[in-house]
Amino acid sequence: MDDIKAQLIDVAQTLIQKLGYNGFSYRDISAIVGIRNASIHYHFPTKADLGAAVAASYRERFMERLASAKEDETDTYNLLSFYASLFKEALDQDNRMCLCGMLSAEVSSLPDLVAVEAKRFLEENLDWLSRQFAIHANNGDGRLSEGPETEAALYMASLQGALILAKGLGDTGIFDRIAEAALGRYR
Amino acid sequence: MDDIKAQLIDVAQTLIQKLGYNGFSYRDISAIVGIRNASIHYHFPTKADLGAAVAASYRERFMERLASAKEDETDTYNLLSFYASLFKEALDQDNRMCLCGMLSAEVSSLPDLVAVEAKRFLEENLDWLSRQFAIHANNGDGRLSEGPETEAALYMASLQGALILAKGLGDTGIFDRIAEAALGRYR
DNA sequence: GTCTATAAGATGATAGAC
DNA sequence: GTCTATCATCTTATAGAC
Repeated sequence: MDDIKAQLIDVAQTLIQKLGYNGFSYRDISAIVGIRNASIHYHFPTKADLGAAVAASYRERFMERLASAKEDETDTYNLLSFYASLFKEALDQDNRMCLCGMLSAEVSSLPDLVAVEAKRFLEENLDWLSRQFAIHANNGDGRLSEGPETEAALYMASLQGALILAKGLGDTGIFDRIAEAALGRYR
Repeated sequence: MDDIKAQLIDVAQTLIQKLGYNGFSYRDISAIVGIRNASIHYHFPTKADLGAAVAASYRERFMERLASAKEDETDTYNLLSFYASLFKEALDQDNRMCLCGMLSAEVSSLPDLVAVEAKRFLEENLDWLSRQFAIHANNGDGRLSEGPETEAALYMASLQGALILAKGLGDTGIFDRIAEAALGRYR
């Protein structure tokens, strides 16, 4: 991939995580990257194209990191803890939301192209989490009160919500307390 | 309060819940209310004024409904279930987010006036929930694995996140499954 | 209180030179 | 591939008539 194209995606990702899809403009990117905003249209003809590319790249990178963690770590509890740390990472970097949590909140005002990519992120994450919860239950490491799919949805919702509370309250610490409590159910 | 002023707040609230603060304009309100957008400035000089008024009114109404429910219902488990139904309500009405969940996600691009009101909503909600969890624990109805403040934060985060997942996935049902699982911890 | 008119700037996007 | 120039449109907001 083009160096500049990758850079545009990277900057746009940060802007969406901070300001939302409706909160950033090509001009904001220009100011950071040092390219004229007309030039961005050469790489991404429409804002929807850029948004979709950002969401797709975010999802791929996220799933790659999960796959890589899965190779190094066999304990499901630790894997679930690692999963939470990926969300915390966004918060630590300039108070960002999860990209796809942000997009999901805005979904009613999103181009279909973008909405579809955000949806796919959620689906793949829920699938991955469900598998870990299923393994966790099979190991007898902890009893789940719900099926793995529901536990996956509850866990992910807790983390997305924890980001919202942390941002709204301006209190990073509350993310940790929520994440720890959510994870604690599976100890 | 002015009839028209109340109507402007009501319409703006719906628009923010659906599209976000950055996703709606005075023009959108004009189109719905049937008033010229210049006239809106008479009632709310700036968009920040309107946003803050919307958030304040939303919070007041929300807390009133909680207070009123508290009078009719003494069982804390049922109260917590009622609390979740207030969030579900938004989803059922045209796929809306919680107003202050939406604002919290956008907080980095919000005027201070608006951010402060959103924060206050979260604080008052967490206070209210903490009190119910404290009562619940005292009654011996269920043991909490965390302190009431943390349980409150976890429960609220689960519901805010459940709205995000439901919107992003286009699946209202997942909200119910998450809410029920979250509540189930306190059975 | 609501209107028309208008300002001043931002926005996504295109045309055409280099 | 990036630039300048330009477009049509939207945005928040103000001035002044009614």
